[in-house]
Amino acid sequence: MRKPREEMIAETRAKLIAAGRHAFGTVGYAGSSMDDFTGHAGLTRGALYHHFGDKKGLLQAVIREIDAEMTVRLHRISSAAPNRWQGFVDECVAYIEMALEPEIQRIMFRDGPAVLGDISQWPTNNGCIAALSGSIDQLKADGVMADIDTEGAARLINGASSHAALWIANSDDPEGTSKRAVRGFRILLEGLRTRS
Amino acid sequence: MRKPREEMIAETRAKLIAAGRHAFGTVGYAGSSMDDFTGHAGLTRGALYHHFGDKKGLLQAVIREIDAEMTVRLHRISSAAPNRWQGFVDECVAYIEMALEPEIQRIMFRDGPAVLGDISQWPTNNGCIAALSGSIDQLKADGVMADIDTEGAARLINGASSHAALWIANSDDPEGTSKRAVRGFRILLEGLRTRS
DNA sequence: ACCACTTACATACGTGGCGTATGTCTAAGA
DNA sequence: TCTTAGACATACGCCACGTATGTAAGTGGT
Repeated sequence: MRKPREEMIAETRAKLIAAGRHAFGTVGYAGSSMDDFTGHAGLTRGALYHHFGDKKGLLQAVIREIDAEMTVRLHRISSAAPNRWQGFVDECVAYIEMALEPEIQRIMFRDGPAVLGDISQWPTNNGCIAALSGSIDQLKADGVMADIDTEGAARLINGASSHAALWIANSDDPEGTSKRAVRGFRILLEGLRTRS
Repeated sequence: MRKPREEMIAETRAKLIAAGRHAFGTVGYAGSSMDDFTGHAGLTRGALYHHFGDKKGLLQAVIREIDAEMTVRLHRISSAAPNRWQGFVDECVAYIEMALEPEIQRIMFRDGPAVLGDISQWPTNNGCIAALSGSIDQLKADGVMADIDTEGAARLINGASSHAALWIANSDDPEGTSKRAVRGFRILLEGLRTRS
């Protein structure tokens, strides 16, 4: 047992993040009682305040974790495609699909921005925007994409994707709406391709 | 004095909506104390609960009011343009600019969706989406816009616009960022035009 | 190996804000 | 004029957050 101490601490943090993530993702940030979900994790609010300062601090940590996961997933998908443009389109569609997951939708697109402000402006920049920007830069270098401001394009696409996801998720017919959204989205992206 | 009664009631409602709108727009929904802003309007929470049921109900009323105003503004702008396509582009840019106003941004794009869910899915449909859809339909009929799902396009554009606005608003250099965003946005829209 | 000090939590308390139940007063109808 | 319903105020309870305080365990210096 060289360092059981730090392990315990890390475990406590992880438990709090997991409990908060679950609570925020299901009943929402405002609907989550700190006593409840810390107790459910076998701890108290004391631990939470010690590690994260306040409720917002925990939300921030949860968001960081989810963002990191999303970035990895996006990167995997884009790099698995046969060519760059295809990878880019796949990445965008995957982003929409991720935004359909209730936990991501709630925490990353609803409560997160409402409580903490625009997340993508954080010092530790939003990984998803960065991933998108990287793809766009490569496409521009390849001459496949029109000359457009990289970060701007990334943000516009990001916005279109997340709203598309909200539209789908709240629709009466999610599957049908999903097809409509993705089809329109492909047309939108196609418009950014250099004309042959 | 034919109907002083109904006038008083309408006035009370208006006062509550105005007070709530101001509070929500400045300190946010969660940061607004009902006792505070009703008191500031010369009333109490009793009036609020009577007219709007709860805090959410007032937010809903506030959002309806703002949405109506935005719809009028958008319609004015699009109909003032020399041609349809121009009107459409103007409308979209105006939408971004409106989304830059702190009150609209906070209430319509942050707290509103967080507290009430996706507003645009409400029975009384979001006026801005409807306005955009109308413009797109006309452009398609004119053969100026590519064949794309109308509502889908409206929502994608809506999402891109609002995120662009957030990007600008939280930027260090709002003016420069605004130019970047609008330029990129024009390119995006141009991609939806039928190829000549 | 002992002691001072810090760290990692738990417990206890105060405060503020929401919702509801209840009260009161005024206007409208019979 | 009397009754009734609507418009609003007042009062109360509860829950949740944040903070202040307590405690036990670990760590570094001598």
